[in-house]
Amino acid sequence: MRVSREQAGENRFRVIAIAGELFRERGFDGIGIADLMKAAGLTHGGFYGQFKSKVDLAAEASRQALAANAALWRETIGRTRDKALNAVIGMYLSRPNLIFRAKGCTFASLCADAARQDEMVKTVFAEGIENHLQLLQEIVDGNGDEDRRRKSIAILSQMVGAMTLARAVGDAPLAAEILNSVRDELETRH
Amino acid sequence: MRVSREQAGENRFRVIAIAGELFRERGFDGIGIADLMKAAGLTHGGFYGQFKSKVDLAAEASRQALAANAALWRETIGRTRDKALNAVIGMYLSRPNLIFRAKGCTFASLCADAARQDEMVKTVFAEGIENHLQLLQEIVDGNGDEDRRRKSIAILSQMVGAMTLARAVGDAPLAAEILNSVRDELETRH
DNA sequence: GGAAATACATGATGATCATCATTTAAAAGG
DNA sequence: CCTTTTAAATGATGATCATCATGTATTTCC
Repeated sequence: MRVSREQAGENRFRVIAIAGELFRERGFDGIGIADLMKAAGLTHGGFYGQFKSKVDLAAEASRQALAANAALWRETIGRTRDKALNAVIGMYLSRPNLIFRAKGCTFASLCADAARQDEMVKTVFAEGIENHLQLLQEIVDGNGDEDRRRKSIAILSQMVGAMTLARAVGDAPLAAEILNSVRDELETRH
Repeated sequence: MRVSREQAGENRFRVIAIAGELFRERGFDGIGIADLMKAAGLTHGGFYGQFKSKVDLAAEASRQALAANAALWRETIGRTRDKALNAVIGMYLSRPNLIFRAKGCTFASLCADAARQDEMVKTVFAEGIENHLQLLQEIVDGNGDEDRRRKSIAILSQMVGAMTLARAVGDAPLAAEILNSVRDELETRH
């Protein structure tokens, strides 16, 4: 069975998008090629026509998921010009991002998995981090580029760490306390 | 083949300890029961005499690994009484903790995995977080218990987030920059 | 010292894994 | 319209997975 070039491109994109969600929810090792393709409405056989390997898909899916995260940050910044930093923080340290891991922060979901993958995946995460840092750098204030970059790194680390810890305890009071405490601490600091 | 009760206890402890290392290095899904038992010098058959399931071992191994992490914090604090906070931060945001994941921070290694496991594992992580927070609370200063707890949560989040992000890029300049920036920012803040 | 208990080994279970070979049928290109 | 190309389906590969049944040898306990 063959399909138009356009359709094939759509299929490839859909596989990457669904992989981005399932990987975020279950980890790179938590979902197999067969189930992944089934979730995309295809059978497992076509996979290796579209991707070199599962690691190759992991890299593509991570790139797309990180780009989607960054797009949401950019949109939030554009919508709230003067209070952008607090808006991003509030949007990020929220219950939806705690619970809906499949559509939430890729860093909090997959950084530890990325550390165990090969260089290709790590490069994607490095680019994703740089991307998010550049967005932050435009909305934090400080003395010069160097200071703003350092502050951006500190803030990104704190947000990702809070979400990482909160998710590990699940949808419980301690999780909410972590998110609220870090939000408050960040807001009084800036 | 049977073994003394004492020997059996030692074996069980060793399996948990090695599981703590291998889980931290490869994730809960990255190592199987057979390889795990082999690494402990045993065969796979005895596993279900000692543990209810792999999840059961994941909980035990996480508990022991988190306790070891906390013990190192406690030791560092005891050794550096007046500059304890900076000592803990410096010890944590270091290259050994970046590279030797098997013996490093369990939060940075396994929080995302814990989020995908059942309640038993999440409870262990919640207790581990509370434990680390109590250690921090005794070495940060602030206005009253509430303020010190909030600051402890903020600091723990920032440290764990920095290590999580740094590990995702591997042993590269960006990783070192993240660790150094967060260390500097934390030290100037306190 | 003999009987009972048990820690670990051996070996098998069926499921799932990533990957690849082959087939099929429709699109692309002439 | 006919040939070539190719996207995806079917199906098989051997490896590895968590789990369990059974065997065995040794410690425990009386």
